[in-house]
Amino acid sequence: MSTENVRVRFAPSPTGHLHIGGARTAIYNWAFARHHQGAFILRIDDTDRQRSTDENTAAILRALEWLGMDWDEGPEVGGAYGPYFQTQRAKSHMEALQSLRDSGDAYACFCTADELATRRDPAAPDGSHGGYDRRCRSLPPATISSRIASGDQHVWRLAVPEERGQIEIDDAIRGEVRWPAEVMDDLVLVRSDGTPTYNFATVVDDWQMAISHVIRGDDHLSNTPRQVLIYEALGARVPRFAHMSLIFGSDGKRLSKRHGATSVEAYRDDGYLPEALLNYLALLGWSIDDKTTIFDRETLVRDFELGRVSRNPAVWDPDKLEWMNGAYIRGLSPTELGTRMRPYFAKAGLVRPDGTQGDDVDLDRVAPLLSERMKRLSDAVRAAAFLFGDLVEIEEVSRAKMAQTDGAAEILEAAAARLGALETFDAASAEAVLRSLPEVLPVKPKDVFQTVRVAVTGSTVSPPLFESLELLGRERALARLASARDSLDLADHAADPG
RNA sequence: GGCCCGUUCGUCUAGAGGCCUAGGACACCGCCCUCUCAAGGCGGAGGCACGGGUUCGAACCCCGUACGGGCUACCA
Repeated sequence: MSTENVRVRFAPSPTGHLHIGGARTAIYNWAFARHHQGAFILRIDDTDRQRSTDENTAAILRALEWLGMDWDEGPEVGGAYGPYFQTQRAKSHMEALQSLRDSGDAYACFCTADELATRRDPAAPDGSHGGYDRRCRSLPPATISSRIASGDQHVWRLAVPEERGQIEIDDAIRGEVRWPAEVMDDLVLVRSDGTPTYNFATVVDDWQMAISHVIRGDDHLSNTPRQVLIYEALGARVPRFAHMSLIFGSDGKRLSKRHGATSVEAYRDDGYLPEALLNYLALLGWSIDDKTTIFDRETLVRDFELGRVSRNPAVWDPDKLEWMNGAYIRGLSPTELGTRMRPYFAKAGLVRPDGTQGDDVDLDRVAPLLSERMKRLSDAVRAAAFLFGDLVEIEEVSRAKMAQTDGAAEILEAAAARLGALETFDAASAEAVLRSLPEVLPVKPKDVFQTVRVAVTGSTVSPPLFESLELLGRERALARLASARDSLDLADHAADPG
């Protein structure tokens, strides 16, 4: 495949936010362009005026940037082939229609939608494909011009060549695919309201933008022969196509909202790292070899090739994404992780968004305690919440376990006394103190750790205890031990109202 | 209905006729490590949709069947 003049595009419709399926299409296009030192073009296909919004466009651009995509031409960066909003290209669409009318490849059709429906209906179209019957194609020119002149509603259709035979493409992912041209309807190019249909607009735009490879979802494969016909009528060079399969939900249906989060933003908000999502998405339908799972952006660009894109649909696997995200989190330095966690703590009101100074807790110091137990950045907030505030609320089940532990009161008292007497209050000293308790009390080490853990963190599950104590500081640690000790008595009284 | 596309462990995939006793990853199970939870280490279970060919030899090639998906709009 020639590296010369590779120009690919991602053309989302701003009718919603960036979907993970769309994101994967964008990634493959981007990686292909970068691999071949070509151009990655972003075009906003906003022809659906009712549902397209500027907010959605902005959200899509932001999501793409977040994923690390950069585009050589498109909104915000411009380019020689603009405009990059499809609705602003109406003039060239109309010019293309005019040239098709001039060449006789497009003709006016006055059939109404109702007429078409009733004509199509008559039961099972045995053998025939039951499409448009091309009746307006043979209208006398005089009739056509007079009806147009009198304002009759009409669409413009492509006159599919009678003797076209097989329409064949060499798909970069699927190989050779062909369709008999006879089953192609004379598709509508321009609607009665004067706007171009999707198939017409994209072909005209891709042609004029000199797109060399059209890399898109499988759902467009069946549109391809129609588009090829349009390219041919236009006298345009047909680009190379590459159809990647769709992403499915676990039920084998196309991924949609009912399968859970489907927008890139939702994953960002849930605490996924962009590099993890990128990695996961890239691997969903493509692979480098038989064992590489984690790889960075540069590797993706270096190794990406369409020939290694799989032809069968992939099921979205949230578990694997979570695992991968965790793997990326573990690879972050404490400072980096601290920075990345900040927005989530800030959202919970625990820390300042800007992170300058004056936080109750230094996130860079929290990060190493959390990094191996996080799947998502947002997990950190719950796991580290106990570090904020003076006292901590103890979970009911954890309190019950603590209360049932033999010698719990003694453990809490002894721990408080000895931790209080410490020269320097750090993790190592705290560990030494707690480990020595079984030497002076008839208790098991495990009970010491768990009792203190519950008292200090509010739960039987927490980040490493000794480091947590250090982060908490002597004062708060002692206060919590005392509070837990008191709660034991209260529980006794409550349980024994006599 | 018609036209297309697809089918390797539960999931993502490696595999382009002998390297396959089908490899890796997630998930799952067990053991180890261990202050809880994780992380990590080691091990285990688990798959070529089915039926015919072609070939000395097929997960890989051909045909059929089944199943899934897409398109069949004046949606994109």
